[in-house]
Amino acid sequence: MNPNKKDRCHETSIHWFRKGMRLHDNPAFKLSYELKTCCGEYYKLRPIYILDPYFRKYIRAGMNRWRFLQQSLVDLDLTLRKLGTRLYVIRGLPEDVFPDLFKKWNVKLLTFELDTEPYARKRDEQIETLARQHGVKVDQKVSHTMYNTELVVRANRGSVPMTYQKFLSVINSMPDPRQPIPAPDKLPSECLFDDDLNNCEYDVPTLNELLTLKGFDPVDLKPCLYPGGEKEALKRLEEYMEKKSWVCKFEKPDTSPNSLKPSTTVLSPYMKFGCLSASHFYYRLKEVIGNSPHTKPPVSLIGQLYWREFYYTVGAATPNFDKMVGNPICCQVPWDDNPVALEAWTNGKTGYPFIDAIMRQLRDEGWIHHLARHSVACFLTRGDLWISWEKGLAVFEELLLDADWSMNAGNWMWLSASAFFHQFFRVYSPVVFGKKTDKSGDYIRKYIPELAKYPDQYIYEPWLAPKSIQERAGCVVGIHYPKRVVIHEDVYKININKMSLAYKTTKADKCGSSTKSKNAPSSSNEKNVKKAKHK
DNA sequence: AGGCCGGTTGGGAGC
DNA sequence: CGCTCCCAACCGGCC
Repeated sequence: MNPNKKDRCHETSIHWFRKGMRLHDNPAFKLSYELKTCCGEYYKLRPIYILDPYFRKYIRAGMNRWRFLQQSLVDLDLTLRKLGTRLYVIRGLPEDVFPDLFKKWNVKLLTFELDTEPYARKRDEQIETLARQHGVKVDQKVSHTMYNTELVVRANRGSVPMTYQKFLSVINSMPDPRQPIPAPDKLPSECLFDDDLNNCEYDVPTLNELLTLKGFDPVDLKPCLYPGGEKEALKRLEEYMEKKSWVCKFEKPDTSPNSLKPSTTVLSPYMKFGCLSASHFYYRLKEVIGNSPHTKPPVSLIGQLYWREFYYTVGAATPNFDKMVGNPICCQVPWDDNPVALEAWTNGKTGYPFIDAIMRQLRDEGWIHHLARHSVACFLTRGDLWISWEKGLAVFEELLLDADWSMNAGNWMWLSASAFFHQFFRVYSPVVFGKKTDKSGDYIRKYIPELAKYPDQYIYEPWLAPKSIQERAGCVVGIHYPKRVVIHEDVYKININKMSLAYKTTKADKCGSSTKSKNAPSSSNEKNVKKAKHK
């Protein structure tokens, strides 16, 4: 046999899973098994996931999210094995492992889903360069979002839509979202081969292995309410798609932040990891709604998908989107440094039962309702504690299963009235707001067992209960349950004034810096800000 | 240029 | 309970 022919047979394609942990609607994966070599043959396929084997503090993920990832990997591996291949989990950093893989496997094609987050872009550029050096063709596809965020900006004549309504009008002028691609029921047999199918070097780590690796003690795990993986994602989706009238009537602001069972779909973790495709979700909703009367964006379910697209679009086009300084759309606010209050907020010990219950649910379960996020975010920032939204973002980044870079930063700016939302005089009361949907405080009782016996009329404000009632309930403020870190009635009006001032100085600085920069040479940071002036 | 409109989800008073 | 209006205060988009 011709040795050249033999070499060609072993030309390999790698599909690199990062997000997009699914086989349905995965156009980049499809390329990896459909494209052919220059000799017209199929590549041998190696689907990989790269796992950093070291404990790195800068990857801010709590154990719930590591578990979700591990479950998603197991599911992906299982699905791939049914198709005759497997998931090759590679231990290392992408920039370290790729050169070895390229050589070892005679790789000629690398496919992955396009990622718009800055750290991922930097990583992917680096890998593209490496690939070029090794003669590997790279193919990226947009599939994490329904729209290509760059095309949205282009459709708006190069400027970033800064309001949701504007965003809607822009996408209305664009073609419909891409139709989802069904998952393959089989792969071309020429793509498949036996190499390493049983090599445990590439196995998905067990949960214990992974958690220990990341510096956690597996015994601290709480019960799993939202198991990861594509299969779970599709199952969960279909559960909700069966409820046609619920889908048609869905209005986000009318759902409850403090019901004992989630009042919304909890599909966000699956969207974050790409276990569920946004396009697939979108077209399923269209199908279910059909010609029936239904709610509309921004409050409808489809409206929620558009919010995601909106934040991805702005996030991809705005420098320093996840920071205040150097972020051209962000109000510059002199937030306090208050480690004690931050610690109390982070651990659900502010003394405000509604706030604390939410923060405890977040830590235990990895998911809280959108309006619950509003409540605690407003409380941390402009409402009460006057602590930077970046601190809150970091806590959410660690604890949320669905921690999603664009939406996390976008919503934190929204809630702190730093961008997108500006009616800063609308403040959530940490006492009153929750009562609207849970008068008797059952939600608080569930997440703060110390308060379980508290009478209804005091459950939202235990520090006001007379000592006798506190004692009867077996919970004395300051002993079993902390005193409040701040007095809402005292601070929120003061904070509104401070916010007003921050707006004025931000505006003044913006005008000032554009005239100043004529005289003084601007720093590189300022240059970036100016370049992305968003118009 | 400047004014008007509307903004996914506030709270409270008054009817 | 549901509705309207007010609250000093905002902004982006549009005309």
